[in-house]
Amino acid sequence: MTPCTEAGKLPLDHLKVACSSCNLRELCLPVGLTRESLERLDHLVAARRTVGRGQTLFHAGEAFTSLFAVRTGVFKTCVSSEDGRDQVTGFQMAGELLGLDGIGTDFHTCNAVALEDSQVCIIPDSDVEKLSPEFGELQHQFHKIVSREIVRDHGVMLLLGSMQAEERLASFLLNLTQRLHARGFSASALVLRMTRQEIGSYLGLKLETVSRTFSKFQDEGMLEVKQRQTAFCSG
Amino acid sequence: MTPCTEAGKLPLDHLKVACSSCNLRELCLPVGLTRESLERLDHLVAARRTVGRGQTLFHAGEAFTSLFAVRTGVFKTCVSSEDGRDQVTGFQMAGELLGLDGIGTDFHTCNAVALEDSQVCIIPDSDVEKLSPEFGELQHQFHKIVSREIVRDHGVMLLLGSMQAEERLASFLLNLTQRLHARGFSASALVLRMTRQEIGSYLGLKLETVSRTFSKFQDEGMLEVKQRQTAFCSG
DNA sequence: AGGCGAAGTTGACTTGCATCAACATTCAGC
DNA sequence: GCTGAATGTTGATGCAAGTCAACTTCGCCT
Repeated sequence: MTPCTEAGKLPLDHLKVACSSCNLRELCLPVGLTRESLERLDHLVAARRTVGRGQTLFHAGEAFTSLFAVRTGVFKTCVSSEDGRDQVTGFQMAGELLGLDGIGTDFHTCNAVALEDSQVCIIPDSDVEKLSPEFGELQHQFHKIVSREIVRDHGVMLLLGSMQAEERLASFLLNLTQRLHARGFSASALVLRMTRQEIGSYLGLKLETVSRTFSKFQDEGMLEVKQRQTAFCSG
Repeated sequence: MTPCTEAGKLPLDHLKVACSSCNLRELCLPVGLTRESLERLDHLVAARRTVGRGQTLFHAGEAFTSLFAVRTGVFKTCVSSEDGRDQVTGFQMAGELLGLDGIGTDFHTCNAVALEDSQVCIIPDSDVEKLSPEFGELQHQFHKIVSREIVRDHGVMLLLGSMQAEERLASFLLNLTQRLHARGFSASALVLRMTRQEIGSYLGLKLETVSRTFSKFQDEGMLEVKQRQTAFCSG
């Protein structure tokens, strides 16, 4: 890994890691692809980029030039209303795509910020355009991922529109844990990479409410909470 | 137009109307396509289907076989949680696509219900798969539409997560009016095709709150409300 | 090691929306 | 045109979550 900073840009790690040998291939775009399709995918992923904790991968308003696949680390995406209110729209971890919002308008409509030092693979827009049945199942795979993003968003709407604080936080924690478990982490404990404020924004709650709800879960013996260290209690 | 009911299925209107001569072509998939791409699109749209008011176009859990483009009428889509709570995730009018949620999992994850007698064009899944750069800008167009759906969903999250009742209803009404205006309707009045309950579900509010907020807007002289007839007052 | 700012917790109080309930209006079907 | 069910309105009351504020804990930087 040789980080090299280009003129005015964030570091690009040109040393190439092929999708076909990436340990995320079961979680990322390559999932379920034949060896042949996988090799085609290798030619699409141009480079990698490192994004430090707190740094922005892309801003709302910025030109859309590529999609990103998270390789390591965690990101949040958030949109803002004109009057400056913020809404976290998602948290993305290894294998998940960032930037789909940019395809429709040719510029990004949300900010993507790294919650810890992270690395992404860059998938140039021009390559997405080239997708076709000749790329084997890759095209289908891409459609699937985008569709699932829509389904995920509907789930968040259900959460925001019809659940109350405890339910919201509980589903959030279960969802995170599930995704982490799929990535080889514990199914019963997790370390939150985001603040109470960010969780609150995502869940449509104030940070105090998030904090209180954590405490409540702990009092009820469901959770063991020590700041960002969170463990589920058996039962 | 010759509606014909097939064995056990809802009526399919086989009489074909080509996208290239459809008066929705500026609002629907064909937007911005060259004549050549348009002709290719004509071959994708298989048939039309009529859906009566209150009838379901597709159910959550049903196999995904095709996308639908609304030709006439209005639909709502809604998801349900296991414990039976409902959340309206959107209202679709002429030119808008339905069923994108099905691509990812091969079955639908929401219900689509006609709010008035409606008609949709059927775009078979198999055709979506065939999309490629050879179809001219059609492929790009499709990606754009899907991406915009994601952006739209983020907007709803912002609304649900950080606005209060009055703001929610106001943005909803403005959004509807804008879309209707793009379809040749008035920019200052509209007829709601959905109940207070459905509006409430979409906005994360109870129907009483929706009703009260309508009344408040009227008291403040911003709106003229008479059940579903709604008009904006100048100023 | 120590000091500072960011993040998190907790309490007291307020408020916006939900809930429950009564009533009005509209519309479909006879 | 009448009747009942569905839809919409309005009022009284309660409560979940927001607000404001004090305090604690953590992590970073010199």
